[in-house]
Amino acid sequence: MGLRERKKLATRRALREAAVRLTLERGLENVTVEAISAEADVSPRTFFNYFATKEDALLDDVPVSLDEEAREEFVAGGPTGVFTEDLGALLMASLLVSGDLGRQRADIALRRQLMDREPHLLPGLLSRFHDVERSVASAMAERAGVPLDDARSQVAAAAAMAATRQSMKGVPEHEEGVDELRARLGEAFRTLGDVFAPGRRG
Amino acid sequence: MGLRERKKLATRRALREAAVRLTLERGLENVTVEAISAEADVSPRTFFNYFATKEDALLDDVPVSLDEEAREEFVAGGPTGVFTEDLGALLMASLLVSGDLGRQRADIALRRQLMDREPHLLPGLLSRFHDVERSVASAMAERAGVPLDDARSQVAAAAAMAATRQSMKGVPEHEEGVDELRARLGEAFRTLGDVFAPGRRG
DNA sequence: GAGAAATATTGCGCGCACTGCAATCGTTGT
DNA sequence: ACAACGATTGCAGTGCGCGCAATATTTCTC
Repeated sequence: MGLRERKKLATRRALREAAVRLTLERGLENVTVEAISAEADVSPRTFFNYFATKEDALLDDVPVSLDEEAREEFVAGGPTGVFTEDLGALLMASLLVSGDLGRQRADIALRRQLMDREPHLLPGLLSRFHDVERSVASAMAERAGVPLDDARSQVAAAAAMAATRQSMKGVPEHEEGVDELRARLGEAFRTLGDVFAPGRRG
Repeated sequence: MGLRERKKLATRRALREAAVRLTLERGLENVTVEAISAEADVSPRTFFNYFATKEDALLDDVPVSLDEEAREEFVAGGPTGVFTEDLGALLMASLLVSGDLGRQRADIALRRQLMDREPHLLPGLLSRFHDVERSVASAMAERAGVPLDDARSQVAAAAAMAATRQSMKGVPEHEEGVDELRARLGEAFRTLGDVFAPGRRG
């Protein structure tokens, strides 16, 4: 990777982090693009070369698609062959980007603080989850060999994302490992089975 | 209802409809608040007495909470006592506001056109669904007699809303009655059971 | 019905988000 | 070194969104 691209990444990161920090300090309405840019040592005009809106900068590190490798394995029917197991693995691999769990927890906690302080960021966050949801739906359809816009896949994907969101909610509070997070996800899946398949227990 | 309140409702409606119509005609970026206000015969400043943003006006008729009556019946364990049945009834009663199905279908179709033409409205729409989702979760928790922030209820509510969204997608295309819509919702619920309760088939 | 109280509408001014354009600066390949 | 490319910046402009004070309209009281 050349100097140019590294610099761009650094600038983008600096802008994002400045935006997040200032917003948590003062609240978004008291943070101007000018202030963010100054913090990142670029001109205000440059900010808009990177982000279309202030909000975009704040949510820039939220994943919007699946991990390509994990997706391929899922579509191929792996890694275990058990649908809910593999689905969980796909989601975990895609949404827990950094290998470092400590940093991961910090990121999630930070995002949570942001949402608490600035609730109108929630639509943007949900929209990004929705993007992932569509990717999940298409991956499911591919794996099952049905059309990409299959209704069953879309419903299942939406439910899976809901379960994922819910599982991630408790993360910042508890000191838990990746395996425990996966357990929580599995439990959420089981809840869905319990609720929507009544009388089919055991 | 006094004259004052009726007038306010009329103004709000006029602003919303003007905003929707103009947006579908020219695209949102080519529609100014000034133009919308002119269409509704109020001053631009008045627009902002009703809506915080242009986008808010466009999504003003999207429900954000449950029908109060239906909610009470659901919490009390009715109307049938079968969970998924009652959940479907609650959602149908809350999201299909107008008794007139023809108008309902027109509204949904209009909203769909809006989303096609202006994708950046999607976050706002999802956010409103999310509000409903939280109401559904609390209603479920109440009915089950568990704490309001119960994780299982929240997962189930999110999945239920996903199923509802999916069921509504086909509405504008097909000429179908309310009963057929309910059937589609029931099918979506069954899909969830199938997917997340493997090996538990009846 | 007339006047007072409450509330809605409006005009004005302002800060700032966001954009197109053209100039400039820094990076990259020959 | 020089050319080619791409990123940064300044400038000017549009329009959103809001606080405030003035005005118009409805509602309440007698």
